[in-house]
Amino acid sequence: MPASGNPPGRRERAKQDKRGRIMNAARELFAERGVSAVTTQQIADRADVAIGTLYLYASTKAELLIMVQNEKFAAAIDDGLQTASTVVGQGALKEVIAVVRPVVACLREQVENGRTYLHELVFGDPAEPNRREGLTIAGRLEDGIALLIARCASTDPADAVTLARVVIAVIHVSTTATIYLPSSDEDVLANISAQVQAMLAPRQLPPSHPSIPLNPQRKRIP
Amino acid sequence: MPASGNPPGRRERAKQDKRGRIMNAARELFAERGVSAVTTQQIADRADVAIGTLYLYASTKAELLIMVQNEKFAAAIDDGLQTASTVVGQGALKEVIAVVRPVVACLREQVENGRTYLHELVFGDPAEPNRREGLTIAGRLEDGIALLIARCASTDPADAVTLARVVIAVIHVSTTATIYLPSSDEDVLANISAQVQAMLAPRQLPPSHPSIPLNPQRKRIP
DNA sequence: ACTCAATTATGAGCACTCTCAATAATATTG
DNA sequence: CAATATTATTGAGAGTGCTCATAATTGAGT
Repeated sequence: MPASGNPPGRRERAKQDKRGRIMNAARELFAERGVSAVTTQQIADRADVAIGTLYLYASTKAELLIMVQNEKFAAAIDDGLQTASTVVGQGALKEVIAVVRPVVACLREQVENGRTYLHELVFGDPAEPNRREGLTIAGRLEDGIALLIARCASTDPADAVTLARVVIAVIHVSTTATIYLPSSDEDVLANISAQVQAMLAPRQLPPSHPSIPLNPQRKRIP
Repeated sequence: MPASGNPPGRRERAKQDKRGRIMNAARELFAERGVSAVTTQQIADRADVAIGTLYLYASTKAELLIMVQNEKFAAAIDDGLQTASTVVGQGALKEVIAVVRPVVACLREQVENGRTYLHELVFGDPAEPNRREGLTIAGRLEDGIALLIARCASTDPADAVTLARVVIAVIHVSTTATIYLPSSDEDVLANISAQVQAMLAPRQLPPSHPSIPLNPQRKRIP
């Protein structure tokens, strides 16, 4: 006969335990070898459950990765937002980079996991609970950046929100594209920085009469 | 005995024929059902080659998709750049959208193929020849946009190049993210337009003394 | 015509992710 | 404490993408 009346019964406790073992196994193996070098069977083995059971707790291998990365991602963002509040008054660019630095570090710590995570987040079904949470976390970052931009750059507040979305897109591509794989974190940050700087740069109204002609044709691949 | 001495011998002709059959089979099946609903075996069957032969001509299913999509993508970009040259003098935003419209249409014609293509392009190995070509094509778009921006918006020419890169990132995310799947092409274009507008908006130098406090914390997922 | 090395094609088979009918464990009821 | 109903676990197996030892084809040299 179970002890307590309301709180977790034996069954529920066993389930939470299994969930924990699975998460731990996934976290460890992904960190050790990278998502693509780990099989779901290996995760099941380390968690000491059957493969079928694994898929009862996560409907997909990608979902396992998302669960694991969501934690780190959220921590990195909170870290960045904290740090940013310590560098107020140094211009929007500096502040944005302060937020973004830990995020880039997190996403590139185990590069394959980070980029696969981001991909799955935007590419997969946003209705799925873990992806939903991941997107919410990313939303926190976007909102934080919007605030920074609204405060420091002289923009329409509505534009600040839109610009934040642009910054997110830049981060996404800069941390995801294979071309930047060999770069250091600082190089990636510099790349992002250059793009943010360009989009926040002071600009007057454009002239009415452009004169330089456009040449759309380029020779084919060399 | 073969007829001509130098130009394609029987062997080379047979190879080109096979290559053509494989490309056609892939193009048709991908267009009909979308890349994920087509098996490599089905492509091999329609091309009337063995599965092993298929993998002699394309080292990966993704590579097949890239070959097929590169053609459409290049056409869409050339179309856009052409059209853009007919709307000169209406401001950078209008021109950029003119370039981007056919690109978005192309990428969303068969949505799954378009987004998978873009993903494979940036995520896969850039050294692989077909991806290289795809990236070169994308580079043409980026360069074209840079020119437009340099001509119409009052920016440092160096900034124009950087801003073009940002625009590419925006296009990438806007055509790739699942959230925008249900949107119409025009909605996606409007979304892109808003972001480009915000980043090209006139802006003065920021004030030195910001006053609004930053609140990084947000409540967890509702 | 015949030989033979080099090139190209083949498909059985491997590794992997994910499913689902069968089974076991737990809760509920008489 | 059965007997029954509910819920959780299991692992053989289906379906894929891709590989690689083997076989067929080709063309240059005699």
